[in-house]
Amino acid sequence: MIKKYIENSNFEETGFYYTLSLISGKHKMIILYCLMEFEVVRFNELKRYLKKITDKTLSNNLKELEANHLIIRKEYPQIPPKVEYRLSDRGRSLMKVLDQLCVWGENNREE
Amino acid sequence: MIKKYIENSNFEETGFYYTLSLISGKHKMIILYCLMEFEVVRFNELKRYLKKITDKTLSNNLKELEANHLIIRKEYPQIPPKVEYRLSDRGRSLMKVLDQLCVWGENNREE
DNA sequence: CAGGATCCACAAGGATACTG
DNA sequence: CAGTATCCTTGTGGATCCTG
Repeated sequence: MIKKYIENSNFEETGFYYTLSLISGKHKMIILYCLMEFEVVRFNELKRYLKKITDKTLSNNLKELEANHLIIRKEYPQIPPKVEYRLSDRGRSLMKVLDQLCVWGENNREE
Repeated sequence: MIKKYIENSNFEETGFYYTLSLISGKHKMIILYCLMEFEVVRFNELKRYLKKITDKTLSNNLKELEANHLIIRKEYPQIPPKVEYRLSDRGRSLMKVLDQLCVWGENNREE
């Protein structure tokens, strides 16, 4: 079933490519893992976990994750602002699969 | 078990990060899928499947995959040269996991 | 606090030419 | 055929400053 995509040079249309596109970039996976572990997390909290990320990059990543419906953004209209992020059901189901990659990596690390 | 990595900002040491590092880049997955589907493939054959890849990029990707022991390179010392690539056992075991991502993508594609 | 705006550095990959 | 060598383009993310 993959073969026909390869022969047509349409790899970008495979489910695999699609899945990876959702988590492309350097930080998205860490964000997702943070949300998985800590459930509900605020912007600056995430920033601390990610350590070296800039506001702009974090902001962009969160927007893309939200656009792909992997996370849910909840804004409280107050001063100072407060925004919470959490996994959506869709995000959680993706994490289950990604966790398999984690397990494989643990078991197959070299040297 | 992931939590401690996050708290120490050592996400790069997780199995997940390791797994993804093996298939980083734009073409490695397509290469792996080609090898999975067609078993034994030669350099220029791969080039045709990948369509728009350059010699240099393909060459680099193959070298990295080989260095990570995901594929096996077999060279025939003859003129003209002939080199065959195929998946290693390790590569095949990784593909099983990656296929799960493919399935998830198929089932969770949006619109 | 949670970003937006702007400018910039760097590495991955493309283009092209060449070779054992 | 299966690459290597060299130069060049581009996108991702970093740095810095600003704001409701």
